[in-house]
Amino acid sequence: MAFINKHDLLKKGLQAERFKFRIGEIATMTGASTRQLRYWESKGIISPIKREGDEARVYNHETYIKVSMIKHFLDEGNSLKVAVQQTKELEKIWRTVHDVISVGVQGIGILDGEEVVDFGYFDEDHKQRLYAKRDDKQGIKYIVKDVADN
DNA sequence: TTTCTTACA
DNA sequence: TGTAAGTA
Repeated sequence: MAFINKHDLLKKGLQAERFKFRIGEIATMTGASTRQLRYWESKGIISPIKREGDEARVYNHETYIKVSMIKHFLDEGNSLKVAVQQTKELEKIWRTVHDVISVGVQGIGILDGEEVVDFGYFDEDHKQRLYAKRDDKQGIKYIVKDVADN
């Protein structure tokens, strides 16, 4: 069973924390204008993780998600103030989702000839592991397999 | 080409 | 917020 461990997975750059975007990219990805992004920054709603010298703003993955949510609520007809408030509530949920996936995915590899994602131990005794694979009809199929079988 | 700040609509 | 101007 040739599994790629978490370390290698991270080295491949699959962690969202490593993604960085410039203002124009955030704008095209979210639909928000660069003007809005700079305005929101002046209001303390968002902030770039850094500035390339004294030039371009650089945003992280978290900000991309946040901007996407604000834009979403704005498009629903909410005021900026309301959109930001609704976003704050959703951010908690998003962090949980992200963390669970980030910590949960232990590795990737081949199981019984098929590509699967290793989600780590399934039980308290660490005798079984949970795997998941893509299933065209049902979306995702989960597999619980005894560690001894590997 | 992209981003930046400033300023006016 | 959009847009124009003049830069870096």
